[in-house]
Amino acid sequence: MDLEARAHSEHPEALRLWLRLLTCTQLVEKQVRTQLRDQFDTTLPRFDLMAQLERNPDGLKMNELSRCMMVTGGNVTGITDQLVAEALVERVEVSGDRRAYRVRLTGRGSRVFQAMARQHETWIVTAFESLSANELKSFYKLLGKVKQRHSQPTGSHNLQKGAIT
Amino acid sequence: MDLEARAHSEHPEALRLWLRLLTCTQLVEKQVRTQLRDQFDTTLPRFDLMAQLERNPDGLKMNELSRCMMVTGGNVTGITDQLVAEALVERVEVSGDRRAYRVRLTGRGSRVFQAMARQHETWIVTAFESLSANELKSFYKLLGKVKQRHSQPTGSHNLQKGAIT
DNA sequence: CGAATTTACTTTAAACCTAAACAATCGAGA
DNA sequence: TCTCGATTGTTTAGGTTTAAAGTAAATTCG
Repeated sequence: MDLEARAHSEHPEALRLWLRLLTCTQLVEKQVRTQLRDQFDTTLPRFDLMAQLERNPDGLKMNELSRCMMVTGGNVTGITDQLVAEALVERVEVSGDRRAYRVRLTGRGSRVFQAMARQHETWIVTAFESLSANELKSFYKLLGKVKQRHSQPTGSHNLQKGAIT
Repeated sequence: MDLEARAHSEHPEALRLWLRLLTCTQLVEKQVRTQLRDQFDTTLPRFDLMAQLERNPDGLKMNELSRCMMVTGGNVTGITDQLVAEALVERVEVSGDRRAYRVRLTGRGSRVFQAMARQHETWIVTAFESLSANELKSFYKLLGKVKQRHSQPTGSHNLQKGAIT
């Protein structure tokens, strides 16, 4: 219940913010995982992969999926294997490159995803229902600033491994 | 790079907020994991456990750790075993209850943690440096509302497994 | 063409995490 | 005291994730 115990220093504002951010994310995420498991017998990574494909009807290559989902390639391989076995997605050959293929939703996968996405939305709306429309908006903007900082290596910082150079 | 692709519906504000929240958390978390590994050859769960103990010099029982860290008991057992093997924490008998014990930092553990925590703080401050002091504050408050909603099962929702009743 | 490099994806080993079953102890009540 | 249920922590089996090594195909360049 109190992940926020990790704070300890003399510059505590950012740290406290971070720990609370982590707590909130974990609370919501746990809820979503539980519901996905109980109601649809699936997992968040599987749901996430299908969500990416739903947005890209022509399919995505493995490395694109890996980048979108912010997980390693090996991980995507495993998740995709499962979804293929369940006939929710399919691998389509890319003409002209025998190494690569596209992954896309099957008809069944698309239908299954729609049903899950509908529920998913209500869980999320519920999780944030204590915020007003205005609060949602400024929250979103604040996160935008944080996110932007990470995509734009500013000054001497952000020597992250995955940085796009 | 775009986890936010999961949005899709007609009530998109909360959903978009959630996906951006998730993206930001993952970006910062990944950075912290990488730095902990590269600079201190350790992991976030290990750091997290030590942080809890640093806040509680008398130590914590396993179930208390489990609750603080929001992970299962079996998991805490494994992480504690590792830290004990590295002489960073120790198990202390609880007088009057032969089932339980307290886990606390060793002297070495405390010193090692201090060094890591100092660095950790700079990583976090850097991650949020694009926000002003006021923005930090309102961000923190907004998260407070979200967090509160989860600790207080409102109405018919929040039938989460771990709920405190 | 042919070697070296790069790109796309998979496999592997190790750490992490969970749920469920298990073992030991405690505590309350007959 | 003795039994039963609750509490405390561990073990086990299974799944997830990562980093690093491995495989195979494409590309670059002499």
